[in-house]
Amino acid sequence: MNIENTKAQMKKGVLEFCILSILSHGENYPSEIIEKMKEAKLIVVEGTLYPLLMRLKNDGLLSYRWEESTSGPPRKYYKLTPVGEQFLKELDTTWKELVEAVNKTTNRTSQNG
Amino acid sequence: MNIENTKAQMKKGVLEFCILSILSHGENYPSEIIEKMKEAKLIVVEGTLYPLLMRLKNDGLLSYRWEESTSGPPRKYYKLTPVGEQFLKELDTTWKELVEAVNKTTNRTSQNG
DNA sequence: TGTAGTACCTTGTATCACATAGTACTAAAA
DNA sequence: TTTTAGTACTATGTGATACAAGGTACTACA
Repeated sequence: MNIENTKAQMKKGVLEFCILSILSHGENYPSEIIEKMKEAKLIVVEGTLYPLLMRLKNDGLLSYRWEESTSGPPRKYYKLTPVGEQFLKELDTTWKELVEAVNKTTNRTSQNG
Repeated sequence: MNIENTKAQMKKGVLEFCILSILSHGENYPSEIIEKMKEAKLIVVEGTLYPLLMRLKNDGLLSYRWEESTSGPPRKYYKLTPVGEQFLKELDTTWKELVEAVNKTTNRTSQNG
C-alpha cells in the first residue's frame, strides 16, 4: 500500500469529468488534452486516454472530425455533443457532492450518537 | 454509461481516506463507520467496507480489539496505528492536490497555446 | 427448538488506469 | 526507393477496487 496507488485510484472517474470539461471549452485532439491535464498536475498517458475517449464517443457524449496535420498523421479533434454537455452538468454536481461528502467525514467528527 | 457508475468510480480511493479520517477521531466498529459515511451522503455497503478494513489492517494502518455486545455478536473496534496516522496525513495532501487539479481543468480554460 | 436482529466474512463480476506493444502517416537523409 | 525520426492513433493484458449476493455466527425472546 502506497500513496501512488491511492492517488491513481482517486483519479478514477475524475478523469472523465476533467476531459469533458476541457472539451467543453473547445475542440481538442488527444495530445492537447494530455498536455492540458499535465498543466493541471494530472498526469494521463495514452493508454488511458484513448480507450476513455473511445468509450465517451461510443456512449454519444463526444464526436470527432479528422483534420490533416503537416507534422504527422491526421488528428482526431473531439468535441462535446449535446448529450455530453448535459452529462457534464451532472458530473459537475456529482463532483461537488463528493467533495462536500469527503469534507464532512474528514473535517467534522460527527460524534453524535 | 450513467451517473451512478461514475459516482462509484469517483469514490475509489476516496473511501480509504474517509474511513481513516473517521477512525482518526476515535474507535469505531464497521456498522458505525457505515452510519457515519451515510450521514455524509457516502453510501458504503458491507461488501465494500469489510475487505477494505482488512486491507488497511494487513498493511499496518489499522488495529482492532474485540468487544462484547449485549445485542448480538462481538464487535471489532478499529483504530489508527501511528503508521495509519502518518498515511492519513499524506492522503490529506493527496486529496487537496486532486481537488485543486480538478478545479484547474474544470474552471479554467487554459487556452494558451 | 425456532425466529428475528445484529455483526462479521467470502466469492464472483464489472469497471478503470496503466504498462506495453503495435500500426500508420509525414518529413528528411542516404 | 529505402531508412530513420517524430507524431498520432489503436489494442491487449494486468492489478486494484466497489459492489451484489450469499454465508456464518452470536444474542434475545417465545
